[in-house]
Amino acid sequence: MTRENKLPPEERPRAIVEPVSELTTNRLSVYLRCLNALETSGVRTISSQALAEQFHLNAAQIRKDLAYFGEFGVRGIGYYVTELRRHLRQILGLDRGVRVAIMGAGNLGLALADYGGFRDDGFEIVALFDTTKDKIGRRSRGGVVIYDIREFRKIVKREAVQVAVIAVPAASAQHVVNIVVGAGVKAILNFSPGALKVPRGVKLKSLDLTVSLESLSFFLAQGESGE
Amino acid sequence: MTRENKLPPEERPRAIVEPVSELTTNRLSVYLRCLNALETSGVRTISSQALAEQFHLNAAQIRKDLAYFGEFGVRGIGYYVTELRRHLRQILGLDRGVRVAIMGAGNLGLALADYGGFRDDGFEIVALFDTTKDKIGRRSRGGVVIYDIREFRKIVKREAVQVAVIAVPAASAQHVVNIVVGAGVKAILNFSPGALKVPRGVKLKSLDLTVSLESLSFFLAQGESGE
DNA sequence: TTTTGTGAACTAGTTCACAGCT
DNA sequence: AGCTGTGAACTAGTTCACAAAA
Repeated sequence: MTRENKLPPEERPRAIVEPVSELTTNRLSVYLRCLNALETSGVRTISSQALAEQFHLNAAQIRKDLAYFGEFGVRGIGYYVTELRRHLRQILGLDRGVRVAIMGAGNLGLALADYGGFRDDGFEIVALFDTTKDKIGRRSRGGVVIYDIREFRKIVKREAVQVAVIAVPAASAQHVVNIVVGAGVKAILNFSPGALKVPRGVKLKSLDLTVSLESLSFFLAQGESGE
Repeated sequence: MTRENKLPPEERPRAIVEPVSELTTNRLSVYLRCLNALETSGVRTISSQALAEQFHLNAAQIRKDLAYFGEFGVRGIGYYVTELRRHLRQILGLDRGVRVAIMGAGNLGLALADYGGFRDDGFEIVALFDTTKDKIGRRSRGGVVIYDIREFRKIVKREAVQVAVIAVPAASAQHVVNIVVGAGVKAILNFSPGALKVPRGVKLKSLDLTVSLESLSFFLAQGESGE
């Protein structure tokens, strides 16, 4: 019973309308990280219960998340760490590496380019892009070349870029996104504040620092009067 | 039973158990940013409908979000931009400035320290902390002083730090969080990957770059076969 | 036994739709 | 007329609880 579509017997929507929520895929990443650690420390099997205790999650939720993609567990045993890890990497598309370009060679862009945390998981930062004459042709400390953004289309093809990271000032973010989309990139991670428009079929994910900080500020402001 | 018990029947915690979800507070930030822009361009009033069209949100949701905190609107008119903006800044605790310390003067920490986007909204980066001898005593390009993390407790008091940002390697993140919490800081923004433990009463918000990238990678991997 | 996979029940979050104010 | 504030209806997401498998 790998992937039976239940419910409307013949009124099935065209194609598979992706039933997996973003919350689920985010958790898959978290599980994968945990499995990496478990494998390193030589653990062979893990139950959903044990996995759930690592973070504050519910065991049934982990089982449901995994069940979207297959029956990976063994009743009475749990999940084989190595096997589940391999499956998750495949589901997340990490088995073949993911090639990433960073738009904007400012503080943030350069910091992200040299941040090593991704590499192990299968991401490779293949290029930086900027408009500033002085920066173009130089490299980040970690060795990532900074290209003229006018060459974006060309480099995307040559380097098979699949993901673009937006690390430019808010004022030029939409313009840069348009260039990125125009070159056929289908996945964008955005660090600039504010709403950006992308056409259907392009996935935009935003990490908004200001929103996060303000959420913390709200917590502090409420706590003050509340307690 | 990982989390909290089902609560004693009528021994429910005193006061109003905050009914405002994090999704709501995140949206308040978004509304605020929009109001800032509207005020700058001289717009006097805005309806929930018009606000909703800016991002892809529902007008009723905006009204509900705001209604948690008061009746700010005027029927037949909408919301007065300046007034609503002032209210939101107050609700989010931005009217008095928010003082922020950054843990870790690596690429990311330095980039965040010099990122200007916050300042306008009422955040001030007052200190960087690190353990590396060479870095201590120096400043970021923007002028934020790098202190020895052993001085954290002292500086927190002196500078009235309310929020700490974790920008250290994953391996030392929990240790640094413990120091931060030990010094009485109640709000933490975490950029390091992996789960961190904080005591109850401390708010931890994590922005996990790897999780976000993997979510995009998943989208790409699915799209390939799906369409 | 133990632990998965999963329908059913529950909870949280969103949208609808309309009474009521200006 | 126009638009808010809000109960009711709906949708999405989580947790429970148990039959079935090893």
